[in-house]
Amino acid sequence: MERELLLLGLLRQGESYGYELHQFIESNLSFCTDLKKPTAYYLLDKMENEGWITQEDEQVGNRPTRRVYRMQPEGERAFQTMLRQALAEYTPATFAGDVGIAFLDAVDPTEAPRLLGRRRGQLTAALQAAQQVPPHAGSLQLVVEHQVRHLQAELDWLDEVISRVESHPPDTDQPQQTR
Amino acid sequence: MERELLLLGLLRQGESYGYELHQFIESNLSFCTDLKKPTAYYLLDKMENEGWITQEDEQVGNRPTRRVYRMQPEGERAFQTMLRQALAEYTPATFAGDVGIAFLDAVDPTEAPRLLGRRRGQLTAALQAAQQVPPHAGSLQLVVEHQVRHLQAELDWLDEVISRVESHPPDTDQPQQTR
DNA sequence: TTTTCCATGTAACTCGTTACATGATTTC
DNA sequence: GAAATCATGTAACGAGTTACATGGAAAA
Repeated sequence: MERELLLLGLLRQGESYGYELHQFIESNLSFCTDLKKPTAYYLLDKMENEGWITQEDEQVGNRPTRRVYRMQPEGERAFQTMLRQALAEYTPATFAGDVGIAFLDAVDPTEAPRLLGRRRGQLTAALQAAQQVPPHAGSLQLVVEHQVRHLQAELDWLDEVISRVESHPPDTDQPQQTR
Repeated sequence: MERELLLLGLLRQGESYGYELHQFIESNLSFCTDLKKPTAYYLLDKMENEGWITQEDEQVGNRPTRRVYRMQPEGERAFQTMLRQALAEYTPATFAGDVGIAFLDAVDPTEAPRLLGRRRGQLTAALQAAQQVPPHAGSLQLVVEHQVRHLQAELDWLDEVISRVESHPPDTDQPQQTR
């Protein structure tokens, strides 16, 4: 549902076509959704069938034909409904990476910092990337700021974990019966 | 892959069966993975076929038969490999809820705080729940702390968004052409 | 001249979920 | 007596991804 909301929200501020929409999402909104090209095309087609948007083929120069979509009143209504639902609902983020952390004490305490160091590198790269995103108009900027904040918090926490592992070597790794 | 890692990590600290594993995950680790029962059974069966774990049926009293799984050397090796990979890799969290935020200026500034207020309620509930999780052994505790930290950061940010919307009414909502 | 970009699409597939089925047993 | 718990599983489905195909134009 977020994906449809996203496409509608973008189409709302101006007609566009699959390729362009996908490009924009990939380069500007990669953190909140990653929507592959086939998915974009599929959803646009579906929303056209539902009467939310209309399509019209457009040829510019001798570039490939673009299938340009335009918002319809039905689509605006759907957008407003979905938007309200999305805003009022808290969707918890899931941290797949935490599964590894949960078993951190299963690796040698001399090896753990090296592994986490690599993770840290990727995290700082993500943070820098987010910090260098050019300012966006209106509430899109909020999303960028959210991301920066989040990544900073992640980095703080990871550093704490690393220093804890380095200083206070976790207890031995004798898997013990729990039942 | 995280799911297999998780199951192996749990089995590593003591034999168990599908139902129990699922229970434990659902009540203790719901934030980092949500693994449904059929998925758990499926993965356990699969890992048994791969020789990572062995199964044995066990009857306690006249309760339904339990299919108890035990770690094998092959499984321990797989666990160690996957664990290192998981620790060294940063998997960015995706914020589905941000899609709504991105189009926040499309709703009436008098309505927005009410919608976000509902979201805030769910967020504080999640935070309280996380804060009340009883302390876990070893590095599992790190995951709980991570979650608490994250939720606090989320709450801070959301409050900022709300107060910003309340004070500084966002610009009018005239969808404008971008092309 | 080879690669990348533009632009759309299809078909197969994977992973995971939902919904359902079973059946005894304990709790309300 | 009804409902929830324990315990396992199957079958169908769905959303989204991967991999592939096309074909001209621009850039390297």
